[in-house]
Amino acid sequence: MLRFAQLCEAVAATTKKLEKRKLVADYFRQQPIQTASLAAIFLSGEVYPAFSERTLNVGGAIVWRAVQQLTGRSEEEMAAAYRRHGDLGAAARDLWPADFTGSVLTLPDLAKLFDDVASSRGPALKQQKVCDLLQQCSALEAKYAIKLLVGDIRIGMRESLVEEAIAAAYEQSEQSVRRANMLLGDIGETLRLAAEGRLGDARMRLFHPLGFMLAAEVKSSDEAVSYIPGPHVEDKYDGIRAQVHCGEGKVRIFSRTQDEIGESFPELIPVLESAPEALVLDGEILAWSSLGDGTASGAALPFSALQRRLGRKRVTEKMMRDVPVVYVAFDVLYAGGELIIDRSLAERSEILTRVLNAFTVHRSELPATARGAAGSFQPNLFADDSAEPDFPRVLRAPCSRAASAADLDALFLEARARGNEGLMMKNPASTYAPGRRGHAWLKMKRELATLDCVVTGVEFGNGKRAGVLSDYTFAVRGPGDRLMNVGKAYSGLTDAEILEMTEWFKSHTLTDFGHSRLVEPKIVLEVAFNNIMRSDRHESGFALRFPRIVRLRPDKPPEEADTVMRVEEIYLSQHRTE
DNA sequence: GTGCCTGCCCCAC
DNA sequence: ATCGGACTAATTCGG
DNA sequence: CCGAATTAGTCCGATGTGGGGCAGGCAC
Repeated sequence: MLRFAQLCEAVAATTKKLEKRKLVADYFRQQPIQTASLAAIFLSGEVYPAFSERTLNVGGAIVWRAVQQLTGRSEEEMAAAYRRHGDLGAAARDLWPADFTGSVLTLPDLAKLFDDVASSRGPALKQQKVCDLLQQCSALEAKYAIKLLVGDIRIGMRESLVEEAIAAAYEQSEQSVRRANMLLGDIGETLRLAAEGRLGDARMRLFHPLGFMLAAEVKSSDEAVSYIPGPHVEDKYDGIRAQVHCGEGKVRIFSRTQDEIGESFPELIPVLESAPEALVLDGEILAWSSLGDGTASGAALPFSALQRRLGRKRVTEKMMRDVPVVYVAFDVLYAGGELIIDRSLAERSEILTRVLNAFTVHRSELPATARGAAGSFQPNLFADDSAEPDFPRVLRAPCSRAASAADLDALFLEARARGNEGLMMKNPASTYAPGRRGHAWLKMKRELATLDCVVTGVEFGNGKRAGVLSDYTFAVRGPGDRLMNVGKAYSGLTDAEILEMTEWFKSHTLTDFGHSRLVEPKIVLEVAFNNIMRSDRHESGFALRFPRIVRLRPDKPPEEADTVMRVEEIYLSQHRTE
């Protein structure tokens, strides 16, 4: 493990990708395959391969206490070390007892110890297992063991660069490595095949998730057309991206992190089970407010409704009634017994329409007790109690072709009128590139008004933002011009601006809590966001979804900041259309 | 023992 | 989700 | 036409809000 930690140090020391790739490739070649294979996973910043649903259930808090227990340091010493580095692993290295000399663990040993942590139940036991692990580490080894435990390795290398390093190490094409990893969902196994020159053996396995193709954002229809002249267009839904594998009477639904989420959406299962053949579909799970006419007509509910269905282990009938869900499919990756990601979107789109029409079950009946029951469900769900409460559960995402930017603008407005987020625009000639973000798929979302807010509190950042005040809590004016917080934001400023702000806040601090500070309410920020929600997180009673700083407003005095009233107006206006 | 709250983790966007 | 920063490959520019 | 300068394509790291599950503590 010492060699691995040294490698990580070297990789972290350079920002050059080619240099990182070479360092790692050389390391892979020097190590036994078993070790190189584990290193490939660890260098990606993961403890388990992507396809695995195993989690450690250990985070900063538990590791912090374990480090404290092992080193016997005070809270103050720990906090000081953490503040120096913004990283618990780096901090622990400073504090590590000299008699922990380590250097006996191999990577397979380390993997075994991670398993012990993963399989123990409860924070107390996990903390003990973390101690057992760290005890066997030298200071440098502990640094990287901790980084892996808390899930932030911060060496400027993730799975994508590890793929490149594997290709370089074993003289395989980058493309074949990426493809094998995509099919296997296991970078360690991919390395093994690459080393043995058997990348071509990797096969798509039904009921094992593939990566999701992602979209680049565009700001305007003109920009969209510059990438794709005649795009295939769909609404952009505010739901949960989901990959469905079905066939052989089985169904698995996978989330973007390749976890199985079918359990949370039992009403979709019988419909998907009726697929005419083995399929892999890509689509979105939506909370759906039906008109109650037995058809799919209706509208998507806001994401917050869907969120209540998410991650549930036990789904009650009431939940299914209160927040009905549908699966809207927009792509097909496997059909006719083969992977079809290399066919064009135009072709896949036709296949999708055909296979969805061949489903034999379209609606899953809710149990009779749920039907028409006088419950506390939201009044707009069904027209009346006698209405058929079920409707088609698996839909084909409506799509069209745009010929111009003007077409797109019209479609965008229609999508917004339907309560959807905006548009997805896809190149009809493009293949499906799992796990990649490119300009073959574009997304365009609504622009919402921005707010001018006053910074009231600041915090030190983590990692590379250690030592700078990079995290800002901001407020709007409430009754009597009293400032009321509405949110926090960290992104949008350049490093230079953050540095400048850090200096200013340091000399205009009202209260210093160490990690955070209350500051003089003088700095005005223009803040953008995608949504406003009611929330008790902040004093104003509202919170922002995806807040980001558009720019500093040195020209604007805090007395002219926006008000809670305006926040409420925006909140209400977005509700009228959703 | 039951019910409720809190801290923590994970994961959806 | 969001954003800025960094690297590299691809493309355009200047002489 | 060639090397330099600029742009485009991608990757990486830091971090926002909401909600469910689970362990553990506390009141009764």
